[in-house]
Amino acid sequence: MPLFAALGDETRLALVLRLGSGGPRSIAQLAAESPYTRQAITKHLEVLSAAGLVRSDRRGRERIWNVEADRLAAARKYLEQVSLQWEATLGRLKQFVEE
Amino acid sequence: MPLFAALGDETRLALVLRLGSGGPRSIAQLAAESPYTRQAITKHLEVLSAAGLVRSDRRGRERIWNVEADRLAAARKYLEQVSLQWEATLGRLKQFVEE
DNA sequence: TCAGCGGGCAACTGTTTGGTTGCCTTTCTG
DNA sequence: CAGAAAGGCAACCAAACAGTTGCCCGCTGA
Repeated sequence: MPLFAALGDETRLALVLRLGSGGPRSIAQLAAESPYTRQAITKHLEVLSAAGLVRSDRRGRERIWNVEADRLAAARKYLEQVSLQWEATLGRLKQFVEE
Repeated sequence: MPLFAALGDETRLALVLRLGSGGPRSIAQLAAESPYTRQAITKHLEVLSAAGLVRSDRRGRERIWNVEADRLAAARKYLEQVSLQWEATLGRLKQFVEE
């Protein structure tokens, strides 16, 4: 799951959060707000983009990045699925123990 | 967020899923079902444990690992929170554009 | 029109990490 | 009690990764 791997990095998670709460921004802007180089930001954005969490639009010489809401919803659904499965298993185990 | 990092690894995710759907198991058992060494499994379990996703119980010479449902629920809640925030921002942006 | 800003490309570095092997301790069992 | 099974500890390796620097290219606007 490249999605979790993408969110697993501290810097990347911060990037996504700030992009989501502050609206679309350019690489330079994001880099200015972060302790890291523009290049580092670019690399992280690429990883996030590969995970489908983020998308870029060209605007003149700028590249504007925004957040992709659907993918996060998918992650949520996935976790929900897994935890449902867990509960089913726990239920079965409990039943088994009680028999 | 070490939790996402923990789930980000393919092997670890598989471990969690199989532990969750197959019930608690020992390291040796998990290793036997996986293409990796017992040591590799141990390391992964430690990472998962540090993320709070998994817990171990000693039983004689064995160490039985089981899944910790609460933590996954927390992750779900977190993603929910984030996506709500995103939707709020998108709403504001939309309103801003339409004005 | 040209200075400067935004960004892409590539090479390099140090650290983390996924995985292995080897050896030792503890516990179970015939 | 001896041997086997389960696991812990530590050293080691290769690959991946986060981040940097340097250079170059294409827009943009005074």
